Amino acid sequence: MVVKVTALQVAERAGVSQSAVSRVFTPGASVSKRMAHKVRAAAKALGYRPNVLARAMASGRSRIIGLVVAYLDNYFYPEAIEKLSNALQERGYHVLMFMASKTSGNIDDVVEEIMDYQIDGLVFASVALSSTIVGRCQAAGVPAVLFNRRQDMEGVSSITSDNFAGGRKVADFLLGQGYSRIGYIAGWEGASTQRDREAGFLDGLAASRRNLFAREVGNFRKEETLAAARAMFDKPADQRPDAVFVANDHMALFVLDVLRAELGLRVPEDVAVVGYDDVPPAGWPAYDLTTVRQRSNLMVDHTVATLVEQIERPDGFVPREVAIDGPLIIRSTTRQGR
Amino acid sequence: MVVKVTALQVAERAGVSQSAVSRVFTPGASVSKRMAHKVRAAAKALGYRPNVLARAMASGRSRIIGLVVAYLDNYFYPEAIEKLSNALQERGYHVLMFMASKTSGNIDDVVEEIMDYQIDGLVFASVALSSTIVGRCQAAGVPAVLFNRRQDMEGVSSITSDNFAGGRKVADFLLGQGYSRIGYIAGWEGASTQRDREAGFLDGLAASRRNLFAREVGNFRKEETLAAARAMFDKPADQRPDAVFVANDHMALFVLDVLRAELGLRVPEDVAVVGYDDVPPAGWPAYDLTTVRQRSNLMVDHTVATLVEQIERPDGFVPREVAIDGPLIIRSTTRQGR
DNA sequence: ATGAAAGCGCTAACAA
DNA sequence: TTGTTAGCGCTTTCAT
Repeated sequence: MVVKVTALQVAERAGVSQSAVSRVFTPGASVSKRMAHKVRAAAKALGYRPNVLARAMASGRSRIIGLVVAYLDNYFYPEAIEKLSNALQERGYHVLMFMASKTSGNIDDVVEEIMDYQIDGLVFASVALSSTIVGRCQAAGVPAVLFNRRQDMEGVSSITSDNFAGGRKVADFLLGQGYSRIGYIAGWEGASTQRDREAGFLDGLAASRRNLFAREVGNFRKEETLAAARAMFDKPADQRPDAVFVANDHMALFVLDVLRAELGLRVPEDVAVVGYDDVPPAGWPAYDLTTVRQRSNLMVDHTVATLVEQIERPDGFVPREVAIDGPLIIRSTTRQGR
Repeated sequence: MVVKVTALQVAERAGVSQSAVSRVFTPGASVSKRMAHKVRAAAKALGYRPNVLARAMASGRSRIIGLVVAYLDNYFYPEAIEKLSNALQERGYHVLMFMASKTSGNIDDVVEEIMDYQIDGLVFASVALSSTIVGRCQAAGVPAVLFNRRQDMEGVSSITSDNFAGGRKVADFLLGQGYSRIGYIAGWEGASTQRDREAGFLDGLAASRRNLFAREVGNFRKEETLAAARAMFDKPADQRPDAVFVANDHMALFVLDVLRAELGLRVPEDVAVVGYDDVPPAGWPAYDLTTVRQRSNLMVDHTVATLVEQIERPDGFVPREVAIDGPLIIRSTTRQGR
């Protein structure tokens, strides 16, 4: 293993103090042009690069953002994570990833582990938070933002799409197309996305004095979703919905599979299907699913902006709840016109 | 922000030295039961947790693994990353993620950035390496392993599926089913996966004295793959292949879309399609794609084992190239029996 | 604008 | 087994 080059060595070679070297590599520090030149030359010659960890220790800021994530099988997330990671990198932060899914099961433990890294901020994607965790973050002074989840709590920002509005759009659309026996397949009921989408949807139905014709729960999980679809649709024509809204695309695609491949129903002739997210496969011809788009670009932008702002100007920061409107993308799993 | 609890404070409360505290939190250090008890009690009372960064500084080992990744739109990766991250977490390591895709374009820069974090090891997933990088890793004494890529170079381990054998299986199978005009759609030719799969495939054809009937390049990218499929199949029946092997599922699914939705061909009656990876959507009824499975579980296990071994016992470590056999999963995009 | 000096919170010899 | 003493490589007052 080759010797690690330290600032001190650079300083010696350049004939300056070690603090000078530090300053040269600290954006916005006060150094003369000559000094900067000398130091950079020496650094280059030696192949010097500042040690991020040492810098973190001394300065108290690690430029590491913890990302807690689950559900990578929901294809909304890979894309979002990629964008998030890129956006953060551009701002000089890096992402320490924590899978919440199969690990210990206990998110609280995961969060403790993360904090051990003296992270500057925390993004929770697809994870519900206990108030304990939020408390811990606040106590530790770690800015946190919820991505694609909302939680009624002091002190945490959240960035979501406008799930209520989205759900409402779906109801209005289905009603407008003349569907009358309308079903809903729910996700995990602990998730705000699920709750808000359903609430908006029911609100839309209620506005037209309609009730849900059928409801099942898929819990965001494949097997349960298949079962839910069977329970709802393995019935005579007049006893099953003529349209169903599924809480997200991940589940809606499975529902489509059951309807077509297993039950031999035609979509949208026998039943219309609408999802939520607009994940890439929803746009593939084999599915071509009508859905509400989540604008992951905007969601990521807001997430990063919020987080960075809170990190860099903590005083007077007011947590925000951002809900981004997304369009209904009408494709062929619903009937067009009247 | 609440005061950070340090080992020193714990030490004072427990009436012991600070090193004692350190030892209690260092697995395998020599401490008496009484000492451990006292210290843990004090630590608990104070809510003490060791600062990972400080530990890294002092010990020279960060327990951070850098993960360089691209192509998250290939759904083989999200799953693999999730497993990798989990496996590493179980061993007390954590993953610092770097998107290679849209960033600077220059992997070398990314790697430098990563190294600034004093990572203990490096996993390159879906990324080709320059010899410069490998040199840097070795110079810095950072163990590295290639995941799902191979590179003929000293000093880097690589874990892949047995792509040559897999390609060969596909050829043997297609030939055995009686297909005669056989096409291939290539991925990015810089990728070893692409090269090995094609080589194995051609080897199989050659063994039966057959040549490729047609070849196009999709470069692992959607648009190019669509174009490749059109170029190969938008032709009279006798001028197009009756079977095509596509370098990975990600592309094969797009090929299927073109064949069916755009060109109105029947699969497998008009043309058979085989992919590689067995990503989840390949198993969805709407595609039901014949493909070669990559056993991501095994690949991850080997990756972690290799990396950890090299980190923890560097002397005498011999880099290895592991190629894991994967089965051909026969589904309905190829004709069965004879 | 630059240098000197004091840590950041921990681990790792070395003594005792 | 435990305590003492140096650092790890950097940032950051505080002087100059």
